[in-house]
Amino acid sequence: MATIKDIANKAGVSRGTVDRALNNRAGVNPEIAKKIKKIAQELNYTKNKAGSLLAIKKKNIKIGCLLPDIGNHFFDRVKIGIKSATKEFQDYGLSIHIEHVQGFQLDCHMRALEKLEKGSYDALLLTTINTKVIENKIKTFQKKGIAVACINTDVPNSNRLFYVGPDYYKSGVATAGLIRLINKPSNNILIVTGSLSVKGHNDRIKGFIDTLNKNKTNYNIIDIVESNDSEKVGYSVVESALKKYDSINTVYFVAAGVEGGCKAIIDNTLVKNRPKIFCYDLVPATLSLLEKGIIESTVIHNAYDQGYKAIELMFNNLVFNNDSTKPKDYIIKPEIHIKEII
Amino acid sequence: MATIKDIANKAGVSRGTVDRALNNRAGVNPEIAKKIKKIAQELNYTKNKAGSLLAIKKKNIKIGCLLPDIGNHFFDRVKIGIKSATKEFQDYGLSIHIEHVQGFQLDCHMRALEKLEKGSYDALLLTTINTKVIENKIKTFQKKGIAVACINTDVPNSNRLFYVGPDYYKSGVATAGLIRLINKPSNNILIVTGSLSVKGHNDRIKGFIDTLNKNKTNYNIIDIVESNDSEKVGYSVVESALKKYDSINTVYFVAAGVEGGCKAIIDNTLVKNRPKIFCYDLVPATLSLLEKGIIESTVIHNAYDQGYKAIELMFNNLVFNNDSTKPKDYIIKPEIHIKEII
DNA sequence: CTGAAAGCGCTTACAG
DNA sequence: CTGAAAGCGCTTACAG
Repeated sequence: MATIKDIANKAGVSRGTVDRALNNRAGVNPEIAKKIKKIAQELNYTKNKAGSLLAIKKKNIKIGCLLPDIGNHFFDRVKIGIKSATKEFQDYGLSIHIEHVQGFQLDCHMRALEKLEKGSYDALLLTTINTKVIENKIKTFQKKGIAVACINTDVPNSNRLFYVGPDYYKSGVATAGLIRLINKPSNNILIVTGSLSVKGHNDRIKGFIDTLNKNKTNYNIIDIVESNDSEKVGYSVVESALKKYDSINTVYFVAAGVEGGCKAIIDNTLVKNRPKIFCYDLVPATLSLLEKGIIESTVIHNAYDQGYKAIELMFNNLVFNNDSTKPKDYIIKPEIHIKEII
Repeated sequence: MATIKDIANKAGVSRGTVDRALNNRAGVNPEIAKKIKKIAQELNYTKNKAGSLLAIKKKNIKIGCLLPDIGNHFFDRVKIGIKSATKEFQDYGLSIHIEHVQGFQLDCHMRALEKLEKGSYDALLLTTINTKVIENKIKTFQKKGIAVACINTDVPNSNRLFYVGPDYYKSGVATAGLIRLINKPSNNILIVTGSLSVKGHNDRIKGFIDTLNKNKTNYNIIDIVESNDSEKVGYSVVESALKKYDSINTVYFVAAGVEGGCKAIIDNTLVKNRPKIFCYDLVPATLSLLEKGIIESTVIHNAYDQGYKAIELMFNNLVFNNDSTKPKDYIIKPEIHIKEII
């Protein structure tokens, strides 16, 4: 394994200059930089991680996060993943800070981002809104040299470094697969989405319906209603739907509002006529409904991994990535959970 | 964060002595060692990973593996996991070697172990037989200071350092959960195990039946037959069973021989009467059967992770573990796969 | 634009 | 049994 020293010797320059050239730092004679890079390639040089890690310690890398975790238990495990990655990397000088917000209101997210802007972070990890205003904010950060990545919800046109989270289309595919597997003679489906204007929710529905069609599953979409990710609204829209259509035998929760929606089902149907219920994720409330057999199955996108991987990828990017290639997105695979496998 | 230097200063000794004391290396005055350990505790000292990693490089840690991978595609992904962890850690001086064997014959495993014994490895990772002879061999290794861990198949009484692999009982539970989920009015089940004398296979069957009972699933075990993990035997035992009992509507493959067994089902049943088929793992042959809808669902224990995690845990143990606490076993969670989620 | 030097924290061969 | 010193490979503040 070639080291910086080998390259310095061969090029007849100091190790400092090699470091500057290979990491594209400012102030190296372009001719010499070129020569150094050529030699590095010839020697098949790759930066040694152990060396980088020890040297980087002095920099005390700081990563800032924005999470809409207030009142949303989904983020509990995301935070555990973030914390545990931070612990893993603290010996290398990493520390983190989380800005907590509630929901997906633009002004509130902007305020949090401005707070983060003042914090002199090396990088930011955001779960935020896919809007023009936010897009531009992210672009501003990156121009300043602050790397930005998205967790759980992407802002694809922001030129963020990478995304860690579900492929929403595929999670819809997974639920349709479950319905095929269970193989009821007919599926009269009530879809309870969060909002018809959230792309992730619509992607799920599209993946779901495309797959039902592809599989030639026998189904009818009885209605699509919106919960606004609220338990209360979830209750009332499900209750109305059940009263309006008595053919419903399957309820597909695309987003939040599951606990409320399930309560409406319990209150308005007999046990023997209860529709099969499918949803996503696993928070304490849905876990208990799964264990009781109310919810048939839930499709999960490991929340711990979303937090852990985001920190890991960003840290590695900060420490090891000398050229400016973007890390690949890390798509969390959908996992089918049933009460026997939590 | 306290460093070795801080402790050395406080104790009035050199850093070398601190290192020797904290890592329980030979030749330190016990009184002084005690004092050093006390100070370390007071300062809340933990070994810095970056420092260890760079220093350890010179040692060129070597890990040896024994895998019964010849002719067994399950291990393809285990090996990819091993390779990728090795690549991850090569900057820290790690290299590995794999001894390949076919099947689970004692003499052949013993020969491989003796070969590994001569190789001067710092640690061994084994997928081997749970037998007294092997147990003793593992004990011998550990007495010599070679750490041993088990992958995929445990040798629990060998005092091995840790185990990475499935909990076989739980994988039986998972399949029974799937059968509950699909909710057929009656399940007349043919169990095709690998061997009635392999503990892992029996554990699966136990988890399966316990869970069918717990769930009050309506079922009959029509017969239990052995495939000897062979496609050919799988074919013939399934064919005989189908000819003997025409009530079979569910076939549960506990181990290998799935491809042969499925062929027998295809050859001996009409499409509309075909039993639901459940199995474990995903090798090219079963993948294709899953995609075609012949196999209903398979329960997987991420093979890549089994390889990756085994290397990672062992490497970390070798580098960071100063006291002699055993790392925890790493149990791979069962994952339900259907054709929509591969 | 470049070099010499110190430093990140741990480990170990060597000398005593 | 212990210390002084060199070393793992990369980074950076400083001097020029």
